Amino acid sequence: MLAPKLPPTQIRRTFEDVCQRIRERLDEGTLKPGDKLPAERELAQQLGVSRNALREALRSLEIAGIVRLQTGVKGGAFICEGDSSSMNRVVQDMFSLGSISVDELTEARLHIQDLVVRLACARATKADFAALAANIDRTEIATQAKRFSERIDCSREFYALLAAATHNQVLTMMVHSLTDILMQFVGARVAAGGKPQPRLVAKRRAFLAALQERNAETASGLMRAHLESVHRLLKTST
Amino acid sequence: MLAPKLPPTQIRRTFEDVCQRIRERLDEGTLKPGDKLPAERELAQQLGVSRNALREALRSLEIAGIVRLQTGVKGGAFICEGDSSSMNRVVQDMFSLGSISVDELTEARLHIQDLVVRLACARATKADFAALAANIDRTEIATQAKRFSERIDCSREFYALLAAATHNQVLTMMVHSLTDILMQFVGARVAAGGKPQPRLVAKRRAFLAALQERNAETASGLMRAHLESVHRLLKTST
DNA sequence: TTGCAATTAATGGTTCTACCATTTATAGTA
DNA sequence: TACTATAAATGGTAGAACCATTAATTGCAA
Repeated sequence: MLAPKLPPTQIRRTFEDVCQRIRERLDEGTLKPGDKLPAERELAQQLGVSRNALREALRSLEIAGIVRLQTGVKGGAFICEGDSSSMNRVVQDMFSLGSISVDELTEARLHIQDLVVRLACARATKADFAALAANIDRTEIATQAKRFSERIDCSREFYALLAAATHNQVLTMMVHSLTDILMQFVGARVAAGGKPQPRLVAKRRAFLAALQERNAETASGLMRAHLESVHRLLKTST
Repeated sequence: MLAPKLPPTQIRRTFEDVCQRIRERLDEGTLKPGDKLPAERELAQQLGVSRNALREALRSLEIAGIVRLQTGVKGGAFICEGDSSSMNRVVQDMFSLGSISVDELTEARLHIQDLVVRLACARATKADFAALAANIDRTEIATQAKRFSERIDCSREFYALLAAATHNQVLTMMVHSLTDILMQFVGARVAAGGKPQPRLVAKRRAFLAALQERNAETASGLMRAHLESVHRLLKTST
């Protein structure tokens, strides 16, 4: 073998290379949420790759929550605002793969939610309180109308609003992921005819009162008791 | 227009459909980590889609951490064990997109790490203690040899081992993500000639001692003090 | 002029075919 | 026996053609 074998060829796949180049432009700041990438055909030519390879790269970035692809003229690949959906999917996938259990999820949720309550207690603004109160009102209406699916959406929103009151996006996303996946089980249970959590609205109001008094211990205790009761119900329904 | 316009066509893209079908097989349990999917050409025919569409689906699943693609004969798409790398990437991407800040990351890390310390304090086994002790020994050697890059790897592993001592995969992954991204900053700082954290090994040994005595308050206090000092260093180096 | 319908053009979505690169197994040879 | 060369299976890449969707443009009629 005289010819010394082509230089180690391409070490990483071309679509990975494309992804990295685009991520670099993000870190540099030359690409920001809302920006639009060139059209596929043009970008592929610019980068010197086939449209197939470019599409695989865009697909990766789309799944990662970096870009959003839109069809039609004036369509294209737009840089997204980051949201929690990617993390939700990751947690869901971990569960599907059997890497994490319901018990681990509930335990993590209990602890992190406790953190959130204490932080929210210290930091919530009047706007946060108002949003929570409005949410509880909607929950009451849904409960009286026996619209249980809507009530579950209200619950999901309640935890999201509470997390937002910490004014920490990281914690907000994490608690959101945990809440979402466990809410799926609650939803399945209710759909199967299970009894919904009783006295939910009253418990929420008591909790909000403690929060507004900045009484972290009381609020934490109420939340903990509620979550434990929910989790117990989930266990017995299996 | 006599002919009533083709049925609303395909509502979701074919690659999404393929992804969903494979995820369903995961949830059903007919696919488990370690299993191998049929070859691309064959699977594409089975599912009635083109190889390109199938590849985009596989690409999505690969990015999501569901499958791993391997070249060569006996290669193919294998179902992965779930690991924390997907969540790490999500957190990193959120940061790149500007959705979360260093301050939010450090705050979340402080609080969640505190949780981890307290849980580890209650649950760590002898094996956990031994692994941590061995890690500290390696850290000492690396420090004396001035191999700072290796020392950073040791730190990363230290937090991973500590998290593993909680025996909760969810918390482990979360703290892992936060640690990893912040460690990048530490690494960059050291590479730029910044002074490494002094007395690190001594602090680790004191912490481990508190942990072994199941003294949660002391361990928590030591960890908190250390993390705050690290984060202060990061701030001043910017 | 105004307003609505048809046309057009840009763009992502999909398919097909051909070929390249990598890896393992197998056959052949010293 | 041991090593080498070949073959075969599989993922990776490329290019072209066409479909589907959408927004802008045009054109016609009220």
